[in-house]
Amino acid sequence: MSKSTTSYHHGDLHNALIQAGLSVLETDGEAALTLRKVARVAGVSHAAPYRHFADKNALLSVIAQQGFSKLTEAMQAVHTQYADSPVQLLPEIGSCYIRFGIENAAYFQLMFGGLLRANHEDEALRAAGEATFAEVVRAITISQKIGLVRDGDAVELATTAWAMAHGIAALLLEDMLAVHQQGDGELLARQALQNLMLGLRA
Amino acid sequence: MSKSTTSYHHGDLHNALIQAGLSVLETDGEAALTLRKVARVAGVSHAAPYRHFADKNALLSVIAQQGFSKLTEAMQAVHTQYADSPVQLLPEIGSCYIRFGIENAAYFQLMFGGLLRANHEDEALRAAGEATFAEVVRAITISQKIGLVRDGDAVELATTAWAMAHGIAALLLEDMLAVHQQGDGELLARQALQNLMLGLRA
DNA sequence: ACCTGAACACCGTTCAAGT
DNA sequence: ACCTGAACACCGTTCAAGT
Repeated sequence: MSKSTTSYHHGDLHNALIQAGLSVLETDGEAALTLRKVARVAGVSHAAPYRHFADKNALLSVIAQQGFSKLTEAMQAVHTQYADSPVQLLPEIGSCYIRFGIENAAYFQLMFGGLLRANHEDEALRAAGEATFAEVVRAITISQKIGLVRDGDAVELATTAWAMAHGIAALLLEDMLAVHQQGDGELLARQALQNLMLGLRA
Repeated sequence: MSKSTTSYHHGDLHNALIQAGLSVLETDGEAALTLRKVARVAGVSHAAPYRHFADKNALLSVIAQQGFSKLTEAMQAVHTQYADSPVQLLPEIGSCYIRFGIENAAYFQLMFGGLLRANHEDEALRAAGEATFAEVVRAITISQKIGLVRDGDAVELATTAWAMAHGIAALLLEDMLAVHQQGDGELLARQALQNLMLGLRA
């Protein structure tokens, strides 16, 4: 992906800026993720990032791509873990998605907060999102094979599953759901995923 | 809600600022919705809004509240329209939600883009969101009465329904779904709502 | 080839001063 | 009581100039 050759002054400012951006995102959230602050954290002038990224959006896009990669990896781990108990695979994939959103709220916000809409032509970002979706499709296909999910277009059924998990994660993050006690969020998520399974069953 | 008495210089700057904000939002989108621009459009100095709103967030919150009101009204119209054919009520409520998101993308982004998370103590905004959710709960309750949706906690079932519709709208807006042809988005939405109905059936 | 400093056109917010 | 203008501390982006 990125040139990892040691460059002139800094060593590898390209990657240093990505790391600095991640650090700012995790520490202070998306609103504080400013290009000038990233440059400050990386120890360079505010104009230096422009040698490595076309603009602020280009840096945000790379960070969002890493978010999708992290999510894809987490789903792949679920696939591995539930290889022998495929009945639980699909709800666990959904649960993994929701957990990722809650535990990486800043990432999630960046990934689904208008970046892709604002960067239609960003093929790398689009590909990272599609890799994540491919894991959902895979879980659907496996669930179809064991007769847990009805036959039919796997992309259609995966879209339904993704929408359910995404909706729960987004509404939980937005503080829109009736979460009055510790654990209420998990309960609502579990119930929604169960309703999803009922809707997809053979 | 707002003082509609004619004020000293402007007439009613409070409401004029809300209207100007709406206009900017619809014309140029959320990114361009800046307090200084709103003041410019309303024909006052950039400091004038601070006599009427505590800060930028307070104005955004009022605009988002109007968005929730519009959505609530649209859902109430669906309730009226399908009073005699309750079998179609719930999917039409979902369809209404998704249509609102697509046709009022800037509103939707503002309403669900972190405003509530950033304004925990904003009771008016919270109430507006809850009024919208109440329409979903009402549709669930009616669907239970005619035996279309299984018995059980209406809030739980409504949460599932909301999450499905919200997920579809959010992913469509984010350009995340496999929409290659005109009409693909509507098709995916219809299929997801049908899968939802299967998941909630008695 | 890579980085800096000054500059430009913006922000949100505050505050003394005007009417 | 309501609004303005100047001011402060920020932005993203560009560009000549430095090494």
